[in-house]
Amino acid sequence: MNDQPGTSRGRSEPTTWVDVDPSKDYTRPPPLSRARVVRAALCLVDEKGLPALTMRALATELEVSPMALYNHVRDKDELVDLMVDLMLGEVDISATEGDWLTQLRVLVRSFHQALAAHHHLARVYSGRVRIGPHGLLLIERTIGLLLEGGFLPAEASDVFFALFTYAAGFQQMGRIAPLREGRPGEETEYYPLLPPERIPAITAVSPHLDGVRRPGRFDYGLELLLAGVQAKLAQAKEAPASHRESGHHA
Amino acid sequence: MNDQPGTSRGRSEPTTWVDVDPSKDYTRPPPLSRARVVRAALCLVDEKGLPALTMRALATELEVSPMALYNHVRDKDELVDLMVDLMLGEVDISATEGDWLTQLRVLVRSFHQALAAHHHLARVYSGRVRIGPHGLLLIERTIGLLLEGGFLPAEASDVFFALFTYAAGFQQMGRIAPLREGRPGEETEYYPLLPPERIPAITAVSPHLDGVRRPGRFDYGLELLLAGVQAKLAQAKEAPASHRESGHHA
DNA sequence: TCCCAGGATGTACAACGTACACCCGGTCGG
DNA sequence: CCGACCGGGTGTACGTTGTACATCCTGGGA
Repeated sequence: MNDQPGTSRGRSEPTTWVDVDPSKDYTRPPPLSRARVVRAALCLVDEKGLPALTMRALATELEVSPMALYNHVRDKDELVDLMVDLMLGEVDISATEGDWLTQLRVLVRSFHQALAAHHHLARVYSGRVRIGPHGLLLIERTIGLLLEGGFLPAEASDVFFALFTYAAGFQQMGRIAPLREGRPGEETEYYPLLPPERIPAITAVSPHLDGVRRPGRFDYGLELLLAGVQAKLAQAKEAPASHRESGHHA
Repeated sequence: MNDQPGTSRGRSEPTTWVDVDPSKDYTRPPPLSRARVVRAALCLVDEKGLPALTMRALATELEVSPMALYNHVRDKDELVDLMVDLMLGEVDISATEGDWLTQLRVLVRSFHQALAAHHHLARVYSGRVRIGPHGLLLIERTIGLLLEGGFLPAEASDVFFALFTYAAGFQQMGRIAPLREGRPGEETEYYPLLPPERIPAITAVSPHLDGVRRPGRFDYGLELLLAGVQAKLAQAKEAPASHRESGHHA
């Protein structure tokens, strides 16, 4: 199959005087390593979307046979895990300017940006149990900041979860925008899109409901959380940490 | 195929005196409606997990041919949309006790519980664009409460997003618990699970890092958000809403 | 009574993940 | 210098998935 002499990208250079320096990697196929597979997969998902991530498609992208991939990744699941960790590696966890709270804010924002940069993958970053080294370090840094801020271990992990589930969930919510229009009238019958008088509040704010798109929307929620964090910390500080049953703890 | 006389659940009752009242639906297969298909699918996913949702599996569950389903749902995607809306229908949006903030808290909690009750499905409740009537009403109620609370449309939708992306993301994060153990040593080489001295903070709080499981963990984050909400509202109230460029808005 | 429309069925196909057997070229012991 | 070895790429093949298509069956209206 696919017997054209010059496969895919223009690689039909003349074969004359091909005795050039044999020390550099000229065309794409270097040895094909695990890292190269994962990078290519991430790249593919970024530009074509998740369902386009097919072992066959990835293989052709790498100009290699599908089964060759299995010499570098156990199966597709592991590949996705590796992709997620690669993405998490883009989070900048090294900022040290300002107090712990500003560092925390910067950290979570960077996390959000990494997810947004690969939002197709982010939709899958979910119930993944397998956490890679980058993920670990990210968690480490966050918890470290919270401890430095004065949180006790139990609450620190609570806050950590609140921040990261928010950031993770933010991607998935996707754009709720088209809400009233959809494809026009095509499936209006399936979801009997309620008339405007049944949803007055939505109609009132509908111009602002354009989903995740509005710039600063993520930051708004983040500030809500951080305000809560500060409040929590202040109230814990003025109560001398003896009887904590005033809160929500059971 | 599957020619056993009594299929699946113990339905091999004796066939004597089977002239009973012909007005009730006895065994499973009533006419097979759209609603029945969706309910069965939700049930199947709840107990077997998402990848078990197969048109064929669902069909056998309903004791029907696979292709019969397509007379009631256009394709699997629409089926999932309908399942999500069915789940959202379980959210109680009718509570009216207390002020708007307590109502809001109850509402979001109910949303969270619905997601938790079908956490397999919740992992997919994500970038879904198609919103069903139940989803619409849920949004409507939430925005309504926020407007009642005094938020302007723009901020109301911001808060709405913060609350719901948090709740949605909370499911997906899943249990990070096994972190250090995993299957013991099986794939320790793949992710070179960093030694404890590299992750001191995590080791310090690790007993509390059991993921989503800790009861009250969701509520903790919710309270953080609601505290932020109140703070936002208070500060908006004392500044007479004229120049809003003091915040994060561009 | 006949007819027909709508729902259930069976067959079939393309695409997917991946197990298995093969093969090839570079590396190292003799 | 040669032959065995072995890590990695290839081709083939199988089971499973979603679903298009043609067919058949059944129950209600003329």
